[in-house]
Amino acid sequence: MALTDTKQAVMMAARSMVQSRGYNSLSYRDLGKEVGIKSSSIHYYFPSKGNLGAALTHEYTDDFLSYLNEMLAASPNWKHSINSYADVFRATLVRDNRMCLGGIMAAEHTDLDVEIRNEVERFTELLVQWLTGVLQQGNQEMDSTTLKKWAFGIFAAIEGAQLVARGCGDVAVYDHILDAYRTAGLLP
Amino acid sequence: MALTDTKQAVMMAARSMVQSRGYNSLSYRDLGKEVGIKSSSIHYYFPSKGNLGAALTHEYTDDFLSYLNEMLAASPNWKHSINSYADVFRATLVRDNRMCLGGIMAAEHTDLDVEIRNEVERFTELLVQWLTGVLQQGNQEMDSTTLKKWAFGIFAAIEGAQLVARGCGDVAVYDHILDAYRTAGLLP
DNA sequence: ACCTGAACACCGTTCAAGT
DNA sequence: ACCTGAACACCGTTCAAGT
Repeated sequence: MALTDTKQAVMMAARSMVQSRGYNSLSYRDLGKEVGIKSSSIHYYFPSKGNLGAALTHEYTDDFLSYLNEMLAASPNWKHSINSYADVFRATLVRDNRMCLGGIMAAEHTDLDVEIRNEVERFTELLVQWLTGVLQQGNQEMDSTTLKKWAFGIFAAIEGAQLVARGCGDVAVYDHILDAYRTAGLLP
Repeated sequence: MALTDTKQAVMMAARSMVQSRGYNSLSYRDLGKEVGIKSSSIHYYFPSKGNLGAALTHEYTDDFLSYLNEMLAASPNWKHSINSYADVFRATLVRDNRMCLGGIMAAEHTDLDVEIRNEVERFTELLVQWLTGVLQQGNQEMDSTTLKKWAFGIFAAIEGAQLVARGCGDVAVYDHILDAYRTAGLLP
């Protein structure tokens, strides 16, 4: 067993809870029950809830990017990469109607500590940067400003599709919305 | 003074609070302080928080649609109507980084009572229906399935743009994303 | 180093009691 | 008809106390 076993268990449980019920609904007592320790013990690892939320978002961003980059290495072309990106958000939705951590945190923005807000911005920046890189592969004639805006557009549109489909509790809604994005030309 | 003065005051305060901090962060005690009564008194008007949330979303939907239809009557063409629609979401963002009630509720979906979930779906359906009607004005050659998907796409994309811009705490992000939507052809 | 129980001010909700 | 205070089980957080 690694030294940080309990800490990692707390983070894993917390991530899953936030993705399905949101950060505000995350309870140290529920978290303690899940992991098998008392709520006061969690404060040993994460002094405050804001601290936990920030660590959570940071790790989530890193894991997400690692996954995307692994996928990129095996991807035949940029169009395939963008579609795989969209599939990740679809899969999250299928798994218990969960949401992207960055998206659900953005919705709760006003209540968040500054440390979490910074991590949400980092998540956004790094994913948009990844998308920009992919778009550039197949559109080298485009200037960087247009590419970055396009990447931002795809990022926001996918977040929105997930949000709305989740609100309807229906993955088919996600698929219909993505059809529209493709027809319009926002997605390849 | 109307008979339902207090009730309306509760709803107005609650709507504004939810749009800025979310439904989960809405507190009956804070609400009571705002209106000038005790938290237990609010239960006289709204037996449960779910009840209040549902009433809130229902009224929000009706008000939103009334506004959109008034705007429609004064609008020169469908493209102008769609852009005005996008401006409403922009204005909400500018006013204290607020969010669309339907969007923020969708993010908190898992925690919501069924009565609220139904109202969130009603909001989505009616707004998409409104958008479909507007799109039809200028695209009569399109079949109704394509039109409805397009409307759904616009609805989700705007919600997403608002969500992401809110997460960044920057209206300029909203503008950039909408530029991308227009360049791609998702928005006219 | 890691965990606990008790205490604090919060939360939605209930209910008997007031006017 | 409308409002209140007290009580209930919840919440994050603190802290002295255990091992």
